Amino acid sequence: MGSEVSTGNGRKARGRDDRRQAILDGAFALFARRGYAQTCVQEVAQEAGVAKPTVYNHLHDKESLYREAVESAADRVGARCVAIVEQLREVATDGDPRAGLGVPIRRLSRAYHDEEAFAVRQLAIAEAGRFPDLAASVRERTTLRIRSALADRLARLALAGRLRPCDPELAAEHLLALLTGPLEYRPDADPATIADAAVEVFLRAYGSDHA
Amino acid sequence: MGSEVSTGNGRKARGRDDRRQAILDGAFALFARRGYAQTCVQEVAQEAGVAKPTVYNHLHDKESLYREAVESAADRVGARCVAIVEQLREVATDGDPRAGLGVPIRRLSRAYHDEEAFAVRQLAIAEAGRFPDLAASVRERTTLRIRSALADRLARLALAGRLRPCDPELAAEHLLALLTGPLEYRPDADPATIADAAVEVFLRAYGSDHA
DNA sequence: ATTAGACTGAACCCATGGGTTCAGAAGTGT
DNA sequence: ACACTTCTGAACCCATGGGTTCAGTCTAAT
Repeated sequence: MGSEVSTGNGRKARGRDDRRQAILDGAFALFARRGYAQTCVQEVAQEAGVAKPTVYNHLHDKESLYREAVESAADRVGARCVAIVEQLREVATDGDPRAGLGVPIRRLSRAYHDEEAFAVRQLAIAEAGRFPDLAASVRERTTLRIRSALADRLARLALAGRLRPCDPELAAEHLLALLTGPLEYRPDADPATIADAAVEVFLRAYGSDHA
Repeated sequence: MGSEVSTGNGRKARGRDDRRQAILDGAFALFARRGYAQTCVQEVAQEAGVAKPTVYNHLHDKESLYREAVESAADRVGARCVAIVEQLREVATDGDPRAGLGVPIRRLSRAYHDEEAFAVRQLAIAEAGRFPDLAASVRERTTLRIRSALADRLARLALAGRLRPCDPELAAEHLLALLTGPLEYRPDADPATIADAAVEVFLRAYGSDHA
């Protein structure tokens, strides 16, 4: 991660952006573990291996530290999930749609419910009262982005006759709901079995009749 | 709400439990609006029309104030939703299951997504890191309780031949997911159309074939 | 009338933590 | 050698707010 550019500080010779990202990552980890109010900037600095004034040198105050940390993590989660959804392209256009959907959806379920994704949603909701735009921004970068990519794939499946004609956005919403709902803050459940049941139900509702 | 028992204080002659409940209700309203850390006990006292030491007279500290306020509201939400689900008894055993499910599920959707229900979930998730048992308790009092009642009704429908044979718990989970997912922090959407689409998809997946 | 219990209001103590300041150190470019 | 930049670490200021104390008040019960 550290581009080997020397920067003039007495430490690890990371680029400024790397240093900034290290601060954001440490902040996200701490916020996720302790919450906004219970995390002090001092700890963030320590976690990132940096002095407190350095944090304020990169981020204006605690609030923007929170915003940028959460948004940065949301981008990671969104990108990961979208990449998985887009793999649905090659695999699902031939053979049984159940088998075609099953594997990527399982992977999506895991990615959508891993530690980081859960923390992102939690942090966005937790401070939705004070930072409503942050909640909207996170939703944009994760849920909506993923849903949009999924709708795109589903529309293609519908065109190929694998799904009955439907509103792809709504169908994507329903499939994501079937994946998300049962896991609502229960990391002990197995994402794979959840995913399989979701695909089963989804295809019974949305699959074309010649199955 | 005020049982007319005089209590010895200079005020409204409410029973002790009423006073306690007033504190919890005011606390819940403020916590929902501002969040845990941003709400000070002084404000809670003011909102409840009470002095600060009185709050500490009824609740041991801010933490238990939060816990009891949220749990109390969760009980209200759970009871309201369960009552609606149980009305599904009389209406859905005759006629088209689509029509039979539609009305109560719409009402459930509204109840499940009203202001208080949303606030309860938000507050539980927001402090899940610090009060994990509170999150579990809220889940118990709302989601699990409602799901259980719904599974009971669905099992009955399956026995009556209105649904194909299925695991009622899983079916209830899926129906609730279809109701909840699309609304994930979007109060602007209409619960009724969400509910209709959910029932539509649910019945296509779970309805018996002679529809 | 007196006692007992709950409430008030205001002051108070004190820990926490956001944000700043500053002197000095370390490295870079010229 | 020089200035420039960035970071450090520690001290510092100060607002917030949890929790307590206490003297005084009101009402009900005896």
